[in-house]
Amino acid sequence: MDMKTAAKHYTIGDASMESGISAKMIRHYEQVGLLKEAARTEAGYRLYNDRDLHVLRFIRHSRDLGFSIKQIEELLGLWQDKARPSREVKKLAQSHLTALDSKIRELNAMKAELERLVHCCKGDSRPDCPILEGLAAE
Amino acid sequence: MDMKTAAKHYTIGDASMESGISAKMIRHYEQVGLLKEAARTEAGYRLYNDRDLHVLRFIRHSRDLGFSIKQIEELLGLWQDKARPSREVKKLAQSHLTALDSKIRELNAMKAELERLVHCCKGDSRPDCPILEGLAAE
DNA sequence: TCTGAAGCTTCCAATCATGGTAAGGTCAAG
DNA sequence: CTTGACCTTACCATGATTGGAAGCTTCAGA
Repeated sequence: MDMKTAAKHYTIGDASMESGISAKMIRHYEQVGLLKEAARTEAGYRLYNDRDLHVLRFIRHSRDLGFSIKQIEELLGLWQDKARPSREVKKLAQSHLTALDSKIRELNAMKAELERLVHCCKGDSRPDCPILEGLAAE
Repeated sequence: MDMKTAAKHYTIGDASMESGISAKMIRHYEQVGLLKEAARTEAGYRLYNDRDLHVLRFIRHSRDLGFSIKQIEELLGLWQDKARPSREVKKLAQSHLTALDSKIRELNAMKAELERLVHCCKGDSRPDCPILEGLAAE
């Protein structure tokens, strides 16, 4: 039986499974305003529908790409604004790309320097160690 | 006049300037036990000597290479243990290198995917945006 | 009906390095 | 002596995520 049109509902546990975001974090996102307040059963259980799951997956993907909560908030806003110019989205994405890039460069610089030191160190049982000497240098 | 043998002393501000670590962080490091308690003037001002500065610079360099506080603590211990086997230092450095590497890979994966999306997006005034579509995809 | 799993809230905690504020004491130079 | 620069302590905040605990309610299945 095809239930595509049925409005399924999910508890927070289901939503967590489906979205890959922990229940803890879903509640947290709601608290900090990233998510609108969830519907509730009479007993107070949060209820999610397919549309909410879609939003959760959007958040998950954004998070996986390293966007901050604030940026995800903006992205969600743009996503839900059917009239947004794609320029704005691209601008946001590019600025994050720039940030990713400088972080990568920073880490690569650390790596290169550390590799240099490591390659100089014999790593045996004797105490002289170019790594420590490098760290202690003026 | 050669003052090499004079025990110069520095306030925390001087030490900060010399080491490139903020006074704030120097106090913090002392509090969390990375640094031994500084000497004090009668008025309670922290006092540092050249040996202390040497330690501070060591910390600074370690930090610049991305070592965590805990790791720096270990490095300091090894540095001050004149009998350490360089093997131990190298092991520590290599494990950090591995961590740096997986972080870099993670960021590069984010970057690649985001770049892919960005390249697909025209970035004009129209609303259709492959970036948002990508984030919203199942 | 009983029981275990899962839900609810609230609070507190930690990571990591750093920044800021506030309210005070001290020091050096004008 | 006053002023400004510097020091002191203590506390709070960031960013994102996560963990736990306590204490309670609800749901589903046996």
